Formats: sequence, structure tokens, C-alpha cells
Amino acid sequence: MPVTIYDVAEKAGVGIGTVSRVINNSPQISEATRRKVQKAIKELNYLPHTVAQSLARKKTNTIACIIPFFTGYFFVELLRGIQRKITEYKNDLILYSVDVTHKKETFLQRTLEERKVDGVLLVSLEITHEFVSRFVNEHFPIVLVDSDHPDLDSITVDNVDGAFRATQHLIAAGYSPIAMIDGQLKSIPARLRLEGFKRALEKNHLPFCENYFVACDFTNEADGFNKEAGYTAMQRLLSLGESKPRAVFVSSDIQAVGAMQAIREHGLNIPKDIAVMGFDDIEMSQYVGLTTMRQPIMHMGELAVERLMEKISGQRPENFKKRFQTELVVRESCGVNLLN
Amino acid sequence: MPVTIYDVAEKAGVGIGTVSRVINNSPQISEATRRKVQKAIKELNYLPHTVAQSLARKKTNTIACIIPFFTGYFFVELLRGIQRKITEYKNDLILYSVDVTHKKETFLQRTLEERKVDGVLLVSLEITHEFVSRFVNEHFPIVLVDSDHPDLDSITVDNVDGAFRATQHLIAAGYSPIAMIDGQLKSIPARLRLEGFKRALEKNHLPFCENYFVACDFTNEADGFNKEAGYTAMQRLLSLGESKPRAVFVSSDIQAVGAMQAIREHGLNIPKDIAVMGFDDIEMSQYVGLTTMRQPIMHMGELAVERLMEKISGQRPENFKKRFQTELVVRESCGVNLLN
DNA sequence: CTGTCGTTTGGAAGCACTTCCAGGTTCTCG
DNA sequence: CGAGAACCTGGAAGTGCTTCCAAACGACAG
Repeated sequence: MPVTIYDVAEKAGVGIGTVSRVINNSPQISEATRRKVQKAIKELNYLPHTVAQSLARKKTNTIACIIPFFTGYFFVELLRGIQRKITEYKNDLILYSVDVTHKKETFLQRTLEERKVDGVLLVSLEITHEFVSRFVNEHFPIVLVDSDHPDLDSITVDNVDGAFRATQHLIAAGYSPIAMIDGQLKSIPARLRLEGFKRALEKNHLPFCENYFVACDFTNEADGFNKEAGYTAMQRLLSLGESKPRAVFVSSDIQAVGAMQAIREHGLNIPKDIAVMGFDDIEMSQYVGLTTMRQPIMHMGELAVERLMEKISGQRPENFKKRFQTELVVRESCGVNLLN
Repeated sequence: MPVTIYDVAEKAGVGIGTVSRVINNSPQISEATRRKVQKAIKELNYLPHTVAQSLARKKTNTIACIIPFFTGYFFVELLRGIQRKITEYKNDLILYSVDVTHKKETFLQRTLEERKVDGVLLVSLEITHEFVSRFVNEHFPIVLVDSDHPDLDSITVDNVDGAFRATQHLIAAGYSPIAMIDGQLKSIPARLRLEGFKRALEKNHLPFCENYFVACDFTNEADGFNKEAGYTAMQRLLSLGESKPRAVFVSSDIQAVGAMQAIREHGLNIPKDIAVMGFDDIEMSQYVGLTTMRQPIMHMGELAVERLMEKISGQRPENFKKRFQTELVVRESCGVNLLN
């Protein structure tokens, strides 16, 4: 039933090799035969069988994206950038989302062994040394996004610096004491943002106090970067009563939104009673007036695909590292622009 | 370099057919040889080449999801359901997102001709008669989600009824006049929700007035279901001055959030001056106190995959239609629960 | 000991392409 | 006009699997 390259060859009165050459735009074809074959292709409504092509070419034109179960604006936005760029390259995107039951190792293993994809984008997930060496040894293209490893290509945001500047902004505005609400510490960005926070305190000779730090390890969601976690964490800080913090740096906007809700429900005003600083600049942030550090998320996704394609095609074999800087976006939640 | 079925056969001292049977759990294998082969597989760290399997089996274990460029909570949530279920079935998901430059026809054509996927999920997109007959004639499995066609399987939400009840709720609360903000009318749900709105007016002998209806046709985003469009549409209604509506039914929560912002910026109170009713029940809605009609979005995604898998495996050849009902979620934006 | 039947096995043919190699054409230039 | 180069073309061999068919094997009854 489905039309094959043999049907086309017969109809055009040529050999299959010739048809194949026309399909693949080989220059080794006379204009006359090319036209003849193209006519046959059109008439039969022929489209090559991708799976057979993949087998023969040893190339699938498909890439895998392994990503934490994408709740949250960060992943959606990143995926948009990735998707856009992949379509531009006429490739397909297979999505693997990691959750409690489906571990990233399963997917890494599959991409390596099944040879169903030409390369992998690993998003916001740590990679074990075992897999690093397997990818390196087999020269299997992989690009890390929002995650890093010395031996692999990576595209990151300067989390430490971003958190540092965020905290610095709160300190400069005169708030004290300053608390931090973080994601789960098993998450890389969570650890890096904590480091930036600590550095800012240190630089200003302020103590880091355990009471003023809440990692959302209590939630069973992947990384703790969600609204509910932020809400609960803030309640914990508010329960300190009189000694509660004057400002909070929250490690993601989505958590910050939850935290802001907790503050308001406690009858307190933002920023008069407590100032809130976020991280990400998700769409919602402008509507709730959240001061935050903006990440160029979609751009990261696009760049990741470009890099991966270069690796797949064998250009740029050398290691590639790109670190984006965050940008401070001042709104009302830290009160600074109200003071002007 | 990569290990093939021949290597395994040689190592185990059997034929390739035998190895294949072991891989595919054929019962026609003696326990002894099975163990022998499995040992060789383990030792060589062999995993079958999926592409070759797909070619030989004429089955890819991959399904395509064609979806409008997924901004917005609805698509993300739906995709979560789809993704979850597909992984459960040990299949892969290829994502095709439709935008201005990449038309749905391209993707439909590709899925049909390239034979890279076993079936298609078409989300929130209308399908032309030409493609309907092609899918039907070639017995190519397809399931429509949030869209419908008499000859194809579909999973929908009762938009007409949902909009009807939403409007009814506003009327019953005594608001008058009632306006509606809709998505672009080229979108199916937008048209259906308009119909429900009109029916509710009619049933209550209220006139449908052009001044009180704004379709977000002015935005260049795909379907008009976004915050900015809602904001702009609301501004238009507010510009009516004294004769502005007393309540607005907005065809999606995300637009409603934009509309609420416009109302507040205009110095008006919700619901005291203008009541707002949404549609979707996205996560944000509970935080902004939006009364809305809830759709069981993730559940729709899961069901869609189950149905598609049944079609692919040849079970349930008969046409399948599932229409979910919406559920009224009362919050503050319509004022009703404040009156109690 | 032989014939029969069910079980297990090997491997050729197939899936639909790409690519290499050899052979055929045409062109160029002395 | 002929030799050699440049250009085209056909099709066999390849990609790594599944599946079908025939054959081998084993058990068991007669």
C-alpha cells in the first residue's frame, strides 16, 4: 500500500539509487533525470520512510530532551525555545520527563543504547560520573542546560552571582535580618543560590543564621520550586514571631508568590513589614509586583539546540561553556522604588 | 562498535532468530537456551537497535502530539497527563508545536507519510475534511483532544454547557448587563463558549448586545487566550463608561486575570463594581480568587493516550467520544459567596 | 526399532532506505 | 577520429532487526 522508492524508480524509469540521489539533493544528477524523478515523486505522492532512512544513514534527526516534570514556568519557557529551534533545524523532539517513578538514569541509558536519537539535552539535572564517561567515550552528543559538568558542554545561568546580587540589593536597601527560602538542596541551582546568598552576607559581615534559612526539603515534589513549598516555608519563618526576618530572598518566583500569600494571610504588608525578592522573572511576577532576578530562559533553550546540532554535525568538537548573567528587575515587593 | 544481534548469537552459540525470540519473550524457547542467551546479552551489554526494530516490526512505539504553541496552563497540564500516560505505556512522545510559521497541516502530513509515529494526538486544533478522510482511509490512529469531528475519536469538554452555566451563575446572582470576553473566533472552544453564553441570555430573555462582546481577534497570538488580550479587551469594555457591564464572563482564566488587572487599574473593585467569571480553573485562579468553570485537563490527556493506544493495538475499532463536564468553582470574583 | 507429532532452532527473506563501485555516456582536446 | 577525463547511472551490499519456513530434535506409542 505505501509507496516506496522502488515504485518511484519504476514509474520514472530509473534505478533506485538515482531516486535516492534526487531525494537527498545529490549534485551528481542531470537536470533531466532530476525533473523526471521529481515528477514521479509528486504523482505518487511519495515521502521517504523516515525509519528506513534513519537505519541506513545511522542518523535519526531526532533529539531527546530529558527534563524534570515540567510544572513551572521555567521549564515551559525553556521548552518553547528548544522546540522552536528544533523545528527550525527540521528535527523532531522526544520529550522525556523525569518524575518519582521515572528516573533520569533510565532515559540516559535509553538514549545511549537504543540509538533512537542523535543527541540529548539534559535540563536542570545532575549527571553521574558513570554516564559522563559513557557519553564522552561513545562521542554521544549531549548538552547540559541549567546544570554543569567540567567534561561536558553546558549552558547555565550564573546562579551564584544572581543570588549574590539579589541579596546585595536587599542589604543595600537596609533590610535586616534577611532570610532565604530555597528549593531542595539536592537541586543544583538551589545549592548555588544558597552559596550566592551566603557570599553576600559574608561580604557585608553579616552572620548566616540557620533560623533564617529554609530549604524546601519537606515537599515531595521534585525540587521544591513550587508555590505550596514557598507558602509553607514562609509560614515557618513567620512563626519566629518578633524575631522574624525583615526581608526574604526566595530562590524562585513561583515560591515567592506562595510566600507572599503567606505573608498577607498573616496580616502583614509587603514590603512594609517584609520585603520579598524572587528569582526567575516568570510571567506572573509582573502582575504581583515581585522584584526578581531575570533569567534569559527561552534564549538558553535556543542556544542549547544550536550547540547540540553543531556537536551532532561534528563542527565545534571542543567543549562549549556558556554562562548567562541574570538581570535585576525592580518592582514593588522590595519597596525600593517606592522610596524614590 | 555497537553490539548487534549477531554478536549475541555468536557468543551464545545460537542463531539470530533465537536471540530475537528471547528479546521478544517468545514462548517458543527452551528454558536452557533462554538463559544462555540472556547471559550473553548481559555480558555484551546488548540493547536492541530501536530503529531497526521499528523498520522490521512496522511499529515505532512513538506517538506524535500536535499542539498549539503551548503557552498557557491548559496545554502544559494536558501535556503532563499525556506524558505521564505515554511513559507508562513505554512509548515515546514526539512534540510538534504549531505556530505562525509551522502549520498543523505540515505535521499531519508528516505523521501520515513519514511513518515515524504509530498515532497522533491532535490538541485544540481543527482538522480539515481532506485530512479526516486520509486518516480514516489509511486507518491511521488519531484522537482529537479539545476538538471534535464526527468521523474521528474525540475527547472534549462540554464548552457550550460550561459557558451556559457560567453565564447562568452571573444572571442568577442578579448582575446586569453581562458582557463576554472571548478568544479568537477561529478557535473552536471560543465559538462554543460564545454559543453557551448566548443560550443563557436567550433562556433568560436577555438581549445579546454587540457592545458587550469582545473577541480577542486583535491579538496576533495564536488563539487570543492570553493575559494581555484579556487586559486589552477589558479596557475596551471599560471605555463604555457609564454603560459598562456589571459582570463579565471571560472565556479563559488567563484572560480573566488580565481583565481583573484592567478593572483594578481603572480604580474599580471586583466584584463590587464588576464581577468576573472565568473558565478553566488554572492554578493561579485560586490565588486571585477567581470564580470559574473547572476542566479536568490532566485527566483528558491521560484518557486520550489510553484511547489512542487501544486504537493502535487494534482494540476498540468503533468510534469513541467522551465529553467531560465542567464544574463550577465559586470564589470571590463573582461576589456570591460574600453575600452569604 | 520405527513412525509420528510437537517442540525448538537456524537462517533466508523481508523491512525501505543509503552508498559504494563499476560500467556506460558524453565531452574535450590534440 | 580517438583517448582520456568528467559526469551519470544502475544495482548490489549494507543497516539491524522480525518472521516465516523448513529442518532437526526428542519423546512416546506401537
